[in-house]
Amino acid sequence: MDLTAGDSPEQRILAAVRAIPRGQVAAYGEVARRAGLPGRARLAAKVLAGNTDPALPWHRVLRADGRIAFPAGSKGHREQARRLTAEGVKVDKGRVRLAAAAGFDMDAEVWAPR
DNA sequence: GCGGTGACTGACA
DNA sequence: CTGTCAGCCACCG
Repeated sequence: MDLTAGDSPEQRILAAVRAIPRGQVAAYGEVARRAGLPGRARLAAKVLAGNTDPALPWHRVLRADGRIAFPAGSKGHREQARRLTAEGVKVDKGRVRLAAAAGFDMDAEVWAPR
């Protein structure tokens, strides 16, 4: 579907985030790229920071190195790690390990941490 | 207009 | 592995 349609950049970012299936993750830059806004990783972060939609799967958005963007030990960090774990995504020391999930099919894997 | 700041990123040491 | 740096864009004082 055309996430790059003529909506505001924020709308496209949100659409791209909502497009991340359960159990999957994507980097800020990746989300921005999918929204038709290459190089706008910081904008994606800005949008998530100001988002108010409780249904938005913001916890599936990570940094490019596969780490959670929040400082380790912070409220947001624990919350995100908890939500990811609840979806079957392995989180080790603030780092996501999708490939480490047991009995995981290739079909569900679009992006994996380095 | 200018400098600081941030849920970022890639390159390099 | 860690840390530094430059590039990047939007926002604020």
